[in-house]
Amino acid sequence: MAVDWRRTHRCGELREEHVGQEVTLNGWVAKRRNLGGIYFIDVRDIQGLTQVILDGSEAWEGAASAEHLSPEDVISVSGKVVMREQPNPELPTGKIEIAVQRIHKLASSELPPFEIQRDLDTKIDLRLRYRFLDLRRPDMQEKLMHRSRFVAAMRNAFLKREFIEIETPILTKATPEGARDYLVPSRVHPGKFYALPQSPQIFKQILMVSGMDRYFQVARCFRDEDLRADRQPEFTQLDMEMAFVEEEDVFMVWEEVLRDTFKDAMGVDLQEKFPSMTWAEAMERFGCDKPDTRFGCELRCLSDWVPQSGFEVFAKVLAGGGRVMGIAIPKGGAKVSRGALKKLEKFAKDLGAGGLAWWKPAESGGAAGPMARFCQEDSGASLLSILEAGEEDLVLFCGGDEALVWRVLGELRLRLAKDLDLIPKGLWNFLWVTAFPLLEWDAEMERWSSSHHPFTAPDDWEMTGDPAKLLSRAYDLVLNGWELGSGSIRIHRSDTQAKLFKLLGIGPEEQRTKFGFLLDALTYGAPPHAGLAVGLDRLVALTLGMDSIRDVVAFPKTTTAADAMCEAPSVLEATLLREVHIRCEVPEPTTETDSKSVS
RNA sequence: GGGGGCGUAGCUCAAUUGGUUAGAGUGCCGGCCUGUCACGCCGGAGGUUGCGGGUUCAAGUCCCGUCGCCCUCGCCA
Repeated sequence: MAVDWRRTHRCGELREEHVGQEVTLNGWVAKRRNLGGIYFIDVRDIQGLTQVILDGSEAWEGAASAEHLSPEDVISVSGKVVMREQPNPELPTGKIEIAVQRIHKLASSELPPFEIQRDLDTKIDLRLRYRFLDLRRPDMQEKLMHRSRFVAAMRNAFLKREFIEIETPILTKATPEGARDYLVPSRVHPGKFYALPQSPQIFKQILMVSGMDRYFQVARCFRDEDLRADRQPEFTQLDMEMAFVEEEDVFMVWEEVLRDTFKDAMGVDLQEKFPSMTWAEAMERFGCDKPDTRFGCELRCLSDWVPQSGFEVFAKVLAGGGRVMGIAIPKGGAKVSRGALKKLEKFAKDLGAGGLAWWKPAESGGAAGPMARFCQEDSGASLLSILEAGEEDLVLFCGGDEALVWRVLGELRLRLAKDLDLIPKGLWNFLWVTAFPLLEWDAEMERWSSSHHPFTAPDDWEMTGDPAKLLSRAYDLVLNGWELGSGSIRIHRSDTQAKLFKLLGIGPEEQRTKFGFLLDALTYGAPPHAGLAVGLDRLVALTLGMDSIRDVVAFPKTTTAADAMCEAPSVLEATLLREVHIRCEVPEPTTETDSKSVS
């Protein structure tokens, strides 16, 4: 008869109060320590680690096999819980150990390509190829458990507020605007294609028209664009939409949901109300539409100061319709060396700036910087007062086209904050950014396009005046300088939608083929509605203090959008392609070379 | 599509700027050790320097190409 190897407890569970009990643990061999006459094994599962001891005084049944245990073998150990002679305060289970009576090997392991037990630095390519081992590491297991708890808390928060969780199609229709679609050929309809959704946008609006009132979904989204540390080709959104609401209703729900979620999943108390600012204010103060408000160094307009300084170059910029702005870096005078300023200048030039003008008020002569002679006496004093800066600070100037000035100073602000460690830890600075421009000029296509999406309600429903000046009722949720999510009040009247399509240069024919069903739906009584989608991977990564979302996704793709473990994408047999009516034209026939099987 | 970085032992890295037999730590294997928990001590195995070509008396090092990974600009409504 086979032995009963099944566990009575998990590896992080046993404490003093279990002493004397006969237990069985299942897990992986994390570590062995052989002291000759005494032999220790650490057994690990997702929950924790327990020390097992073979000391010769016990029955040594199974001990022979114990000596042949390798790291990462899967074992079942049975024995009695005893107090340790020397407790280990580092371990939750550190006061006890298992005096072994029987060890059973359930599966043996090859030597892993990297250590599982210790979270040593390992190159990401290797970790991704052996993701099944990487995910066995306690650090990764903790991250995925955190994500699970976080999502569960969020789901609860929505359900509690009478939101309905509804799934929308993964095989759907290609969208004309926005990111590149991932395409799926149809077998039944030769020459036709499905697209994977970039977001459930249209479906959730349809659900509002259907009267579902409050929808949410943990939705997988797909965008065939190049990757970044915070961007995967498939990612998850917490998507939601509400009927009969305006901006503040959406804001309130999200503030409540996030407060509940942070409390439940992390024990963190968030502020009652998130601050908000318009897009124009964000650009003017931070040079950026997703400002990191954890520190100051805000941009200040220097139009009033320029005449006083007598600096011709800036005066000409102003005369030409440009802007001159500055930022002050606290204590930057001493902290930022000449060498560092050279690098900052290159940084600024790479962003399109002509150069980088700077001034160190506390210094004199050449060390004070190229702007020093325009900052003497009253001029310098008033400059410092405009910037609310002190003598010890470093002042950086930028003049030129408004968008350029915002960009250059905004980026310099972020870079210096990082370099000089100006960002306080432990802050959760949520922020609403509102009133984005409705349209932006697409220079390549020579037409206007939506800066959010074409169903975003304009602030002015009549849409009169200069298209460039039209504002939208779109909003972003920003956390510590990361764009977490965006949403808008939607257009719920077909006449408004028609006006907007006209502005966008989308004719009736095009409207019908591309958005027909939504436009149809709008004619049957759509409630005013609005929503927001939050990038869940980013949010979870931020709550773990990580810059990359790769470690909160179980099976992420590489920067070339490949899966290193299962080796997707892959070449397909011709018969499979024929079935879906596909013929490939590849520039250089790619051959599958030395493919390593890890299955 | 563009720019930058990296690729050397299973892993993490070093190798005098072109010069002898490519090293260290760790892991692994073997031996010793009865209270370890980053166990300790002794010994051992382990290398197509990503791949291909070139320059040179001589290439891990320089050049060209290629593959992979990472960061980034464009792109991501």
